[in-house]
Parts: sequence; structure tokens; C-alpha cells
Amino acid sequence: MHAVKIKIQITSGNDIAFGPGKADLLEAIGRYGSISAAAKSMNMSYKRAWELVAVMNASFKQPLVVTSVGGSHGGGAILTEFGFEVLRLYREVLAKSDQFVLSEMQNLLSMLSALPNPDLTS
Amino acid sequence: MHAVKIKIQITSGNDIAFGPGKADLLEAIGRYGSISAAAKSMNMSYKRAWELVAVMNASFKQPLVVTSVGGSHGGGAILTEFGFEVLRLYREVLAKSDQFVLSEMQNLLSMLSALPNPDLTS
DNA sequence: TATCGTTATGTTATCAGAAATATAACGATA
DNA sequence: TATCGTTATATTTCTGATAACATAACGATA
Repeated sequence: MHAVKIKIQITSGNDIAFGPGKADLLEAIGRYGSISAAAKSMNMSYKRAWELVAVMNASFKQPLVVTSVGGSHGGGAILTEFGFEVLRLYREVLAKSDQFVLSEMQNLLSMLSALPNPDLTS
Repeated sequence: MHAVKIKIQITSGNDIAFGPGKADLLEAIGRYGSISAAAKSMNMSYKRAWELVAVMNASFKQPLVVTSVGGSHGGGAILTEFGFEVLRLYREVLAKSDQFVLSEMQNLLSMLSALPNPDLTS
């Protein structure tokens, strides 16, 4: 029905150092140990995932993901301790912020019409 | 340099009842007394502005903007008391949230590399 | 009753960002 | 030393959101 969507991005210069998409990707990389598998799991192209990782790594003091190429399984990617910590902190701030914003938003929400508009995409 | 960008949208069913763009538009309509003048001031097309107004008005219990067509000056649009109040509340929540998020974000920000990446769009 | 600037709404064109495709390099292991 | 799945990267194609364009209706006022 009604919802409050909050999006928090950390920008660094011209590019987005971290945000919701990168957080999800990081989590998937942690789970699968591979950029390509992570990308596939969220059906994102490998190329895009690789680019996001590159920006992240370049934006922070330490790499969040380290990759290795070649080898019997072709290579892989692992989430560093640092990366894991960034993810944890981001998620934590997001959860707190969600709660904060939602509580602050109550009076505004009460001004919305009870029923949403009909969906016209048919 | 580094910044935290926070975006708060209120969704209602499938469409976005309110958000940063609509807030700016509302403010401009209040200032200019016309959708077309407001649109022009933020160089947005009249059509787009009109659509945003339509969604807003349909999403809330009362209209935020009332329009009149024809007449010596062609017509116009005014921000209702209700619309003004929605705008005020939204801006208030946004400011508070900005502050909250920024303070919660400090440790994460300290993990960013000091210098942003070079801009490659040249 | 002609004018004028605005609201209201449909149609077409454009373009940036994303997807799709292609290809090279890599190196453990069998 | 051939294989295989992955990283790494360039190029081409597609698409969906938006801009641009067009047009009708409206009505106070002069």
C-alpha cells in the first residue's frame, strides 16, 4: 500500500562509492566467492558487477573485494574483512535510518488518500 | 568531496506520491502561481510537470494544487494550504533525516580513501 | 468576438544507460 | 600441455524514460 522508501548513497567525487546496489552485490560476492556467480544470482551482467566492484575498491581506503584470475576453477573473488565491515555498518545505518524516517513520517503518511490509484498498466 | 545523499520517497500503490522532485515543483508552483512558469523555472517540460501534479493530487486526501483554465491570463495554478503543509512537513522530515543519517554515517565515512578518484569524463 | 497565455493531452523523436556480445588473458590441475 | 571457468575489457545493440512537438479547449478582458 503506502510505503516510505529511503535510499542512502555515499558519493566520492563524481562516483557513487556505496549504495544499495553495491551492498547487495557485496553480499552476493561474499556468499558465492565469485563476481560472475554473484552477478548471475542477481541477474546483473558480469560487466556491470565488475565495474561496481572497481568503483568500490577505488573509493575506500582498502579493497572490499580481492580477485584472483586463472587456476583450476578459473579464479574467484573474496570479500575482505574490511569489505565485510563496510557492508555491516551500511546495513546497520540503513536499518536505523529506516526506523527514524518512518517514525518522523507518520503525520505526512496520514495525509495520503486511503486507497492507492488504480494501476493503469494493463 | 565526500557526501551522503539521502532520498526519501513516499509511494502509494504503483506510483510515487511524493519525493524530492515533486517537492521542488510544488515550491515553484507556490512561487509562480502557474504550472508552466514553475516548469520553465526548473527547466522541466510543462507536460512532465503537469503529470507530477496529477499524481500528487490523486495520491493525497486533498489536492495540493488547484488549477484554473482560461481567463485573461490564460489560467493558473495555486498551492493549497494543504499542499503547503505537505511541503513543509516533507522538508522538515528531510532535514532531520539528513542530520540523523550523517551522524550515524561517520565511521563509514572515515573508511573512504581521502582523495576521490580522478574524473575520467574528459 | 478576437486575443492571449495557460491548462490539458496525445504523438513522435531522442538519447543515455544498460544489456548483449565478443575476446583475450590467466593459471591450477589433471 | 590442454582444459576450463573466471577475471578483465572493448564494442555493439537495445530499450525505456524523457524530451520535443503538436493541438485542442478554455474564458476573462478589451
